[in-house]
Amino acid sequence: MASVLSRRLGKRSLLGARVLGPSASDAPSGITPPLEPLLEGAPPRPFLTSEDTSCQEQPKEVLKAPSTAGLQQVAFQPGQKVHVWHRAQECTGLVEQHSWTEDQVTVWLLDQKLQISCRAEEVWLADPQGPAPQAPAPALGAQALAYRPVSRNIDVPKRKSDAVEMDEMMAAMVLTSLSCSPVVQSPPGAEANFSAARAACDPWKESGDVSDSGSSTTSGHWSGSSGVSTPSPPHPQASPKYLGDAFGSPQTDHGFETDPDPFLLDEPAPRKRKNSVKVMYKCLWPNCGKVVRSIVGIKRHIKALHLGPREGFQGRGLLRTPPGIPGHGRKDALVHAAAVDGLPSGALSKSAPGSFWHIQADHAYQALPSFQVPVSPHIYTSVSWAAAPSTACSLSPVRSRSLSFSEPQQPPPAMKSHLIVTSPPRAQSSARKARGEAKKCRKVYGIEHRDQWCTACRWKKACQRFLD
DNA sequence: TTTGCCGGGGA
DNA sequence: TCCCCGGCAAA
Repeated sequence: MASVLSRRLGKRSLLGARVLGPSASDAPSGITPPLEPLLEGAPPRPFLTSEDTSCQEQPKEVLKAPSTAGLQQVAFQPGQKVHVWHRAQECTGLVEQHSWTEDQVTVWLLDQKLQISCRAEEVWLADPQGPAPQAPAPALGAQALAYRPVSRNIDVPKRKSDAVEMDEMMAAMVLTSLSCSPVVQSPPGAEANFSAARAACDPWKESGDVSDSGSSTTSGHWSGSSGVSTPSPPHPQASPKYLGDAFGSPQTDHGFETDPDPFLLDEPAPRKRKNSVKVMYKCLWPNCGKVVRSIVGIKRHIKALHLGPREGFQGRGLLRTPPGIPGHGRKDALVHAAAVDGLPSGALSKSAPGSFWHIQADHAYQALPSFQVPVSPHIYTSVSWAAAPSTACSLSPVRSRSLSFSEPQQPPPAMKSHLIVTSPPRAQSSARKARGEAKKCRKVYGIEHRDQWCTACRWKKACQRFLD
């Protein structure tokens, strides 16, 4: 079935595979016309040579039927054996009544001992000689139609709205079965369609935040960041490269050329499809790489394998471990793990918004800053490695590295935390320090409150309160 | 133009 | 050592 479908899809575009009832305008040019020669030209076919009068009559009736707006109808006789599409499967039954005016056929289902009433279009006469037809309209190809002359005249005609709706649902089911992830089904940028997928990926928003988007100093990342600072969704097929293709260029299809979808393996991809990628979650913990199919699974994996309950908590403490010492690599992974845990990133820095953590004396222009987490009207957190209490004896007067968390009060998820690991300590050169992005005393307090500035700022030195 | 801050110098 | 400021560079 799948191969038939895919083959059909291969020959037609998705639009061509449209299984909805054709509209009035395309009914004459759609599937119906090729059928008429079949009926009239009468090449020797079992159903046409059949003695079953119903099978012979019905096509004629169809042809004779007044085709107002292209609608063709069949009169079913009580007691006729018919096939009916019921609850997504074909059933055999006997016609009990055909209400021509309401276009309703009451059918007694032999299989299910059930009487149903359905539309005449959904009923076709049983062919005593041919094989039982497969699913009607949605997935039938010309082959199927070829041996079911009556039904094809029933299936194809223009439907009324409710029938169209039903077929749309059927079509959606078929298409859905051929596709995989809702994430990639939706065109990039169609945010509204992303809600379900995003809901499932919400924890990744946070984990994506803490992924290092630009630094080359970290490893063990969870999400394959593509270099932009937006959070990365879990990457399909667990390949960062693949991710880059799939998400890095959302306007094009080429990321799916190597679609490993088993549905398409046995045929040349007739059309590049965007909706055949499974979402997998890969643990990027160093030397792990475990691929899990669900986010719950990956969480469990992280907790179980990489995060002991104790280690996890200590790992967060590692945030204040200066880089370069053993464990720095773990730090990032633990950051990710913490994010996966769903803990607010604020917990990582002991700086709940509103708290003021100011360990450093303001007069520290000459001295190294210790550990400084000022929270001003703008919630702001800054941690200096060189000044971490555990490594208080930094000999370098240069702020070698700094890690800063910039936390607006109610940040959007993508902005919830911001991790910057700056470049390694530059040589003690006279190169001007790159201007930081952090707010400085001047900006925070304003020039009119210069007395509230840190000393360094007042002296036009590098600000020691709002470190970069 | 504003801002951050280095380098230099005066008290 | 404290303090101030000229001036450069980045935003």
